[in-house]
Amino acid sequence: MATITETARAAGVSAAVVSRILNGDETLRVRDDTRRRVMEAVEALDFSPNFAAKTLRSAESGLLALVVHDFGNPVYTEIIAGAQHAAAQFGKSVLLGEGGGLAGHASRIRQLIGGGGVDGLMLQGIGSKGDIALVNAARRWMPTVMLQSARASASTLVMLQDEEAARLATSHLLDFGHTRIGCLGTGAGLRISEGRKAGWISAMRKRGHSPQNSWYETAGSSYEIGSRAVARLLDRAPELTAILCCNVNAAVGALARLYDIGKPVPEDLSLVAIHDAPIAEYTRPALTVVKTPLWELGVAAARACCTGRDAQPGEVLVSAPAPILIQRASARSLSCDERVLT
Amino acid sequence: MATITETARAAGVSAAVVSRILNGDETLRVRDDTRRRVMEAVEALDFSPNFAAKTLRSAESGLLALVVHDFGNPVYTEIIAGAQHAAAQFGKSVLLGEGGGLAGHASRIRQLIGGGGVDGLMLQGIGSKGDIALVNAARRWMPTVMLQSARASASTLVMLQDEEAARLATSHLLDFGHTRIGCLGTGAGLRISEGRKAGWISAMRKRGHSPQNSWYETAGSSYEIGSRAVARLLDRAPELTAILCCNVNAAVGALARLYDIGKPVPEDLSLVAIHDAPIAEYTRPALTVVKTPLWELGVAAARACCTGRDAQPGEVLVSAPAPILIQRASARSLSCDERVLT
DNA sequence: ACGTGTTGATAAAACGTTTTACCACCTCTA
DNA sequence: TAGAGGTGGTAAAACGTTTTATCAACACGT
Repeated sequence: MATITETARAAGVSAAVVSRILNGDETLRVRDDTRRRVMEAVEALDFSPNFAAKTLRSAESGLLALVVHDFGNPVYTEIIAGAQHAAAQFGKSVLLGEGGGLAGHASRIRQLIGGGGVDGLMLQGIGSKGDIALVNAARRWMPTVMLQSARASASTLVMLQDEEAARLATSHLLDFGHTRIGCLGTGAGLRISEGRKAGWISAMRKRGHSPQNSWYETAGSSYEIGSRAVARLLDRAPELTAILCCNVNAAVGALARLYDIGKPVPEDLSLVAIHDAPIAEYTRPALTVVKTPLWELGVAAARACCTGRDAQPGEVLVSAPAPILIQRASARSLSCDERVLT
Repeated sequence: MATITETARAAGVSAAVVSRILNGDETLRVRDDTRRRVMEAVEALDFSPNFAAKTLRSAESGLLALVVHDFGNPVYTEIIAGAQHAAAQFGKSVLLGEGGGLAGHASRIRQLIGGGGVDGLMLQGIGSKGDIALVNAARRWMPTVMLQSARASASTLVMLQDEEAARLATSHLLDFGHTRIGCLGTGAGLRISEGRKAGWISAMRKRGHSPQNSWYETAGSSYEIGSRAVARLLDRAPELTAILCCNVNAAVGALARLYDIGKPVPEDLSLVAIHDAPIAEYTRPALTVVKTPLWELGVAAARACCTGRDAQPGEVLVSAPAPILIQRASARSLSCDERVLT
């Protein structure tokens, strides 16, 4: 592979000129003629600057690390896409990592952040003690932002309007005449869980209904967990006529289980899920969801990471576009009779 | 961040010793005492070697690039997991990229391969002219392997037993008494498409049935495309009693559309898909599939990439574990009457 | 006292950039 | 012709490792 020195020699100039031309140094004055010769040499030798050398010298790798729990999950896919888009605008690429519970990957992550391999860190769903310690360590060396995480570090934190989304979904169900509305949370002790649960409770209360403890069951964000959780919930609270699923994947799993146990959706039970995803359109019945700005969440995270530690408020709330309800077929309006009956 | 020199000074030795200890140099003789002091200093200063400097000096970044069409797709997720697993065994990490049609990302990829940022390249689903040119360029500088791609470059190519998988799926349908079996292909002109189509045809022929041209429709690997393709297919060939879906995602889309047009699965139409994925268990009816060794495909690719250009045959076929049929609920056996009738 | 081995290190070059400071040359103007 | 100012570059250091060759010190046998 051609080095900058070889390229410079081919163009009859010094390496400095090549470097400064390629990096668009404004303070450099060269004759047009020389500039042309340099470009020709670059082209001819197919020169491209050595990544390691560049990084070493400039102390910037142009890489942002983003670690999510599971990138097979379409919810994260959209966050990733947003982050990549925004990073590109700052001339950075994003390096993807997977790690539910960072702690396990701690050594690898330390290596990366310690070694200056990345210019910034974006971590999703940080909750555990070990994770937070890691964040606090990383924070000393590079811009670090957390997504949808606990409020436990001084790092920048970007959040969705979880409470509002849950409220919106619950209200829709209430509008349809449901009053016995259950809730399938996402993971125990997570910040997003708390937010959505609060939204569910507040929407119910505001309309004069009181959500029972037994109407809440903690699930997660996979098909399997959703399927199991809905079975537990219905065992305990058969009186429910509707359920708010705090995660769209869990909703898919719930849907399957409800079919198996002979509780047709939406006839016997209405379902609304939080987050939109391609699969939501292709279940039958298709899932009614409230769509959240996941893509914009990724954008906000990358942006916060790139603009660095300056002027970053501790917490940024991604509120545009606002969560909106997308009506499909998994929730129906109760008839007058049914409302009285319940 | 502590440098190796600072760490060495803290331990009262030269940088060389620290480097050689940390890298496990067998030829180095040190007193146990010294070794201990070095380790303590490393610990105390939290030293971790600078990634760029290490890469620059050793000409190895420890990174393998893997680019797939779409990492929201669960099929690729599994390939990725396998590749990561195998790469880790060689002490390498994998850098993920997304790019349907590499050509668009060419500049970024060139930059990466040109700059020596990665030690190897794994590319999935290479087909177009531009892509192949890119592969041939990359190949000159680093181990490059293609996954499930055209046989158009001298690079190592790892493949699944596409034909065998399709044959297996088709045979199952034949065993169930179906004879009018359609096929939803995956993308036009792709190598995998050809292989699976060939498997479908050969299985049919072997049992004395002749697949009609009108029974084949090209789809792809998304819900939406599957949904649209099945509608076209059935418009043209309403006589079909079963369909082989060459991709599990397309099958999910098809399932939804069949529900919409009132063709219950498996009562009116049986479906078998190629590739297993979590969603296949959670559609209703759940999808009968033939499970292919996707994880092992990833492993094989990473392994080929790490063992380098030596002794790599041009094409490696991932044949273990063999594709197997997983019966769920989307295909049923035709009754005797139905068989006569058809 | 002198060679010979062994032990336990070290010095210095090299990897390929970027960047700062400096400089040679030319053209004016006085 | 001297000085000033502009034009078009260049030299060299620095970034933090890894690695090769070298070496001081010491013990040992004669």
